[in-house]
Amino acid sequence: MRFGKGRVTAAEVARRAGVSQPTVSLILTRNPKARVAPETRERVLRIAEEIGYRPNRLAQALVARRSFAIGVIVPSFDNPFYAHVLSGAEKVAAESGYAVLLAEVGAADAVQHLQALRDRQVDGVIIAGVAASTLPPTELDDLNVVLVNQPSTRFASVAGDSEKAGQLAAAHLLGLGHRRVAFIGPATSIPAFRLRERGFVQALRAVGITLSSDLVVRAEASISGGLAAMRRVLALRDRPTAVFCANDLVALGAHKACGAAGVMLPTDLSLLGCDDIEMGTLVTPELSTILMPQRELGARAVRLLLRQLEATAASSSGAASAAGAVAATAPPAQVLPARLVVRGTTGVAPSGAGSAS
Amino acid sequence: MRFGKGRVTAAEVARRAGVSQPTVSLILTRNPKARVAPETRERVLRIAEEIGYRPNRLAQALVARRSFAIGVIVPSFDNPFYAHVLSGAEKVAAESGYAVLLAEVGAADAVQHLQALRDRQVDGVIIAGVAASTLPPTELDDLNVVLVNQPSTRFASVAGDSEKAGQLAAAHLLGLGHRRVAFIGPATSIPAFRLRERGFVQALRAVGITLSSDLVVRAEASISGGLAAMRRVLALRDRPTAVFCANDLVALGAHKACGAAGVMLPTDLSLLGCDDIEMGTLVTPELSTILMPQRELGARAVRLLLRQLEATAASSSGAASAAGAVAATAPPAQVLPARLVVRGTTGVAPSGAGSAS
DNA sequence: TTGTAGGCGTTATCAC
DNA sequence: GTGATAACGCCTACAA
Repeated sequence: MRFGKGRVTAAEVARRAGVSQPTVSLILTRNPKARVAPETRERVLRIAEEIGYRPNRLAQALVARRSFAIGVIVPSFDNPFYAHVLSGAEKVAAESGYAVLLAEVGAADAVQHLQALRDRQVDGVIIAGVAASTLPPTELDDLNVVLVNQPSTRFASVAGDSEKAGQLAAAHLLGLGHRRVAFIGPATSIPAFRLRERGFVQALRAVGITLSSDLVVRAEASISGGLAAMRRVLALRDRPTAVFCANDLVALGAHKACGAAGVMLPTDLSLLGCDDIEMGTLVTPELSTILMPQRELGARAVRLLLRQLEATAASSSGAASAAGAVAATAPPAQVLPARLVVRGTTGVAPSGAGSAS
Repeated sequence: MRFGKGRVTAAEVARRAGVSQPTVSLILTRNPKARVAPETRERVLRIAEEIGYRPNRLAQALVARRSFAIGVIVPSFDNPFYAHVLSGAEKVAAESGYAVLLAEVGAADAVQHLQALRDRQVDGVIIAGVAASTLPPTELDDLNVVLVNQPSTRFASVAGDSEKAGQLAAAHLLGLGHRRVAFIGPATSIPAFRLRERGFVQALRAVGITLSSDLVVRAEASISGGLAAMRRVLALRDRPTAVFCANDLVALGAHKACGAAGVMLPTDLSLLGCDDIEMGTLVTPELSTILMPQRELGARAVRLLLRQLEATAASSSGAASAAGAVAATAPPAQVLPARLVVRGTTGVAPSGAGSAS
């Protein structure tokens, strides 16, 4: 009785109720223009209830030509950031009756996962943490796509304000009197990281501080990456007094490196992360950071996608010019505010240090 | 062109190749007993390739009466443990051509999510972190189910050896000379926690140590739960010298409470977690713990489920006695070994302390 | 070797 | 009001 062999179908309900199968369908879908005799409707509903009839969503999808399922593509759960985005996304999707097909992809197999999703007729896809620009354009262009944390002229997107995050970081550190500062982050095509770096660098430049190349340290966007990078920073002949990291994972790695090297936070060095993941509150001192509303990013991404879906569904049932109508208007891009969260790793600059680079 | 309006179908391929649609199907499915003219096959394959034909998995599912999709039910990603289980599961599923439908459920909406999954005709379900016993049995009994970390007589399961974990914890702490020890964990129906506690308590009892009720502290299975619980432990008139926590999250909360209270780890107190999540290596000193192979749990759960699926698929195509044949044999239960990981939070007992309770 | 017929479980559009 | 009929895209017989 496993593979649906014993499932009750609409036909079964019809047989028992002594009506035709389409009539059952008519009643069950609550179609407004379904004018059926009250007593028939009553009987059918009762019987359906009794034998536990549940419509087969796959069959529905086939005829409706939409599956009411969306794909969510994330890079890895090692970063809790994406777990939270996913969580927010799943919640909203479930509430709206959509299923979430999960794809956790490395750089290599993104295309295959995407194809698998398309083969399953997902109505749309949410892409987080994987640069859309690295995907073959043809894989995407017949799909409804919403990007998370990567603004795009081509697709709709929902992003935390990464550039503002960088600016906030700079402002915070400057306000504490730091003048010799560093940045640790990946050399990547992921826009969020680039924007954080840019916002940071430009805000510094605005007050006359230019980051020399040894103060922009490249690291993988992970704990170990941050750890290694911070070791290099600490080895510098002329250490910075503050470090801003591209994300909390990197910052936590850096935090650990400081601990191991006996560098006191924040007295010897100020350290600032970005994202605000829970792990940041576990270390001592707790990590100062820039908050990105992770769950909210996922939730909004889904809402945006669903709105797109409704739009294309409506227009495609109307005229044939569905794609045109949608593509004509610029894709919506939501930017959610970033917020500084001061905890224990940032403090005033050591007096006398780094007044000029 | 969004909702599959413009998708190429097998019929389209057939038309262009000048053959019938079933012939295309025959060739594309690589059916062994499909004896088609090499040149026809060649032509069809070429054309399919050219116009980018991809079979509609939904339509396939409808006729095959199986969707090649599985559901994964997890409680929350706030605990990285489940994120990793999910990750392992997704990987194996994807490799086998199965889709993963994600359901993140609270205690309340588990049933609805389960129904949603069934409506979508998932071939099976993996349940982690949600007590199967709390689910209405009827929701489960026409489904292929594999439980993670909760042994069951009714369903197949894959679990870390939680009882052994408790024993290892006890042995480790005893070996360090601790005699007055405490346990922090939730009062829950989740078997893994119960087993950890039981293994721990019984191993202690085996050497004549009985945990008084104030040394078994109840806490929510979260960081904040652990934090609150440890505060209570520290307030005890007669403090234990070592504490074992039901999982790492709790232990990390406890770790934090110690830091706040100025209790030095491991000199003043030994602290031991369970699971081995990455966060444990970020705190100072790093958390000693019992490793549970999280990703492996997810991976094996899927493998087990897939094996079940193949079995029921095979038998149901053979005789009609599918369910019987499967149910007759006890459901397979895999137990993966736990392993002690000694890091920085466990050390020898303070001399003179707690030689007797 | 290939085409034709039928069906998977729904929904939508008609005649009746 | 209700019941055929025709899709949706695919696959498995069986017939040609």
